[in-house]
Amino acid sequence: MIGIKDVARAAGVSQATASRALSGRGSVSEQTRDRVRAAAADLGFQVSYHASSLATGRSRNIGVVLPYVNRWYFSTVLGGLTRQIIDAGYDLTLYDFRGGLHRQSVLNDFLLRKRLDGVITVGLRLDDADATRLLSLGIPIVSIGGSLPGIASLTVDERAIGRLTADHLVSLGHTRIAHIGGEHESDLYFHISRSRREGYHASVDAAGLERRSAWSVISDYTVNSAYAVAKSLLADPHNRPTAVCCASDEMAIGVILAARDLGLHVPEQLSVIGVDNHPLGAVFQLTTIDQFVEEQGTRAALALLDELGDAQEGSSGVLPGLSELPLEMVVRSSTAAPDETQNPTFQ
Amino acid sequence: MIGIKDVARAAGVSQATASRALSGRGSVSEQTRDRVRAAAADLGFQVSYHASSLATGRSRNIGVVLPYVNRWYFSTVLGGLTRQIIDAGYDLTLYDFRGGLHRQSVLNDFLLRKRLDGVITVGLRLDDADATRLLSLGIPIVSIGGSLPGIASLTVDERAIGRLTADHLVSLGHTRIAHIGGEHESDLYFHISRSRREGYHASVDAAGLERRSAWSVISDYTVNSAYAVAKSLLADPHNRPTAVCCASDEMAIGVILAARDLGLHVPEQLSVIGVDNHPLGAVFQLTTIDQFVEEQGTRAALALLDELGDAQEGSSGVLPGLSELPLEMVVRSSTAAPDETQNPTFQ
DNA sequence: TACGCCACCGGAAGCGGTTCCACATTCGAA
DNA sequence: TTCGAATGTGGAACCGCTTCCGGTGGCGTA
Repeated sequence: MIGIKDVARAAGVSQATASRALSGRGSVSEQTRDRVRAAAADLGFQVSYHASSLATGRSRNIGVVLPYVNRWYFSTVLGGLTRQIIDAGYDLTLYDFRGGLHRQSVLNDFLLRKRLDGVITVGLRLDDADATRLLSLGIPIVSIGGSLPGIASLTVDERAIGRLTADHLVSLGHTRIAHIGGEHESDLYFHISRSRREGYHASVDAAGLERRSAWSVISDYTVNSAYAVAKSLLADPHNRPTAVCCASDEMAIGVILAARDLGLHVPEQLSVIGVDNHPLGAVFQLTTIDQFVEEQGTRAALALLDELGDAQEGSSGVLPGLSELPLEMVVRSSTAAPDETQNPTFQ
Repeated sequence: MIGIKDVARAAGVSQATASRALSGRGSVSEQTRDRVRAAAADLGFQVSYHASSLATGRSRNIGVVLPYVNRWYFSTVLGGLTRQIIDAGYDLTLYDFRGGLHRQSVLNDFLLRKRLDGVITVGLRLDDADATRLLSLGIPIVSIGGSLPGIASLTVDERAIGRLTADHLVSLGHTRIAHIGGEHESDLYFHISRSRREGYHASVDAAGLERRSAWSVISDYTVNSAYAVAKSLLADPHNRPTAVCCASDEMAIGVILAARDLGLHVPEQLSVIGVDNHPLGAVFQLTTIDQFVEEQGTRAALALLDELGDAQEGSSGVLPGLSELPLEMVVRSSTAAPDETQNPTFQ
């Protein structure tokens, strides 16, 4: 394996100069630099990152911690992260703790190995002990979807999301609006489920509409789970809602499928709205709120890189855009004004 | 930052002994070991992996290279990989080259940094130059879904998949069977698309059925794309197939949705079969072939760990199970015998 | 009793870079 | 012309850990 001392010898300079020439730090004359570079290219030299990291204390490596790589939201965020991180010349180390299974092990053993320059957590609820431990690493941390004391967080206004979805249905004239959201106490998504539901409550209350507890149901964020839940929510023709607010597009798709299988027409008999702007939404003509999931990843990565002093040009500043993510309503045809002729009398 | 020499001092031993006690290599008396361990725990000592890696040459780090983290197949494989890799105490470094964009950069710059103990590639077509470069790293490589000279590969029998899907439709009595597959020349999935289509051809030919070129269509592997393609494939009532063989479940779902939107009943008027056993398949009652995607990841990881000498108990042996992945037909109700009364005369 | 073996341990040499410091040149300003 | 600063370079310390090598002391055996 060829090392920097081979390059130095080949270029006829000292190892120190070779290092300076290649890293760009310190001053080296133009021609020496060229000579060293040529020699390095010639020999196919690649720095040993272990050695380099040991000497500099920096590893050009960013850790990403999340619960489920194989779920749409997380893999999409991850897609946004990888692009920026790779572009900046960093490596990305992935810690998937699979819904809590390896949570402690990741937090205790892996993250503390001091091989990271920064950490990005996605959808992770940390208790105080975990947070202190993370902070004790002494490296910058950015958290997506969770506000933690002392940790830079990038959050969307979950309450606004809940309100916007319900507002849309209210403004169309619906008076029987159900909500399908996540489990409040779940380790994942933690406050997200609660906040979105609260937003829905706020909207419905503001409109002076009745809130039936039977219309406030819980599901996990998958199509399959929402499908099952919707089947019973929509079962009784005389007590069903005319519109359903879902906490995610996947849930909304589950509802649409359930409605179809029950013979209900969307949107004539049932309006459905989701959240995410999931790619599948288009084919279901799903009205939704785009929360720019991939861009959440992009922004978090840029914020972290910025703090590491490796930001892309133009993005300097203090944690640009953190905690202020955009939302955008995408109106398609899964929502419409309620058509009372199509619905049996409400009881 | 506290280092091993602090631990050594606290335990009253030399640095060498402290290292041996903590790593388990070399012989140390029981009580010394305990004393060192206590001291280490006491001080909250964590080895520096940079230093450790530099000294040993091993980094406990596995690289995973794939084209799109945010697509179902890849994120699911990745899910299988992470579990095994984390369990074995390794870190996982993710290189997502986003469909080719960063391909060369990943191959040239990142992978060569000598910080990996092994590499797993997923769905990656390498040319000879790339393969040699990868092999020149001198570390074990396992490839999922691509057979490369000199690289241990884990492949499914794509041709068999194509044949099985078509055989199922043939055995139900269908005579007008279409196929929706991927682009042959695409960089991704490379031979997969071709082989699956060949399997379909073989099956249809063996049954002595007509093969219309209009029924052999190309789409990418997403719901949306297949939806669009199916819309035109199924448009003409007098020339449409009674069954569609799809190269993936997502494609199949696109076809089912298109059929519904065209007012066609599945399976009465159209049988649809896919490949993958995608979780969404259940809700569409989709008949499919399970190719155990997550397990592909699991197996690849185990094979690599095995080669690294860190296999889990019971999985020793030479690359266990490589190149012999299981397939399993999952029959649901998106396929049925053709009901000629439901279809207009074939022209 | 003497010897060899072995378990245990410490000193010190790496692993492969980076960077502090010292030194020699060159150059501009006083 | 002289002096200080800036620039370019090499020697060597150092990053933190592992492991080779050699030196103890205890034990079993001849």
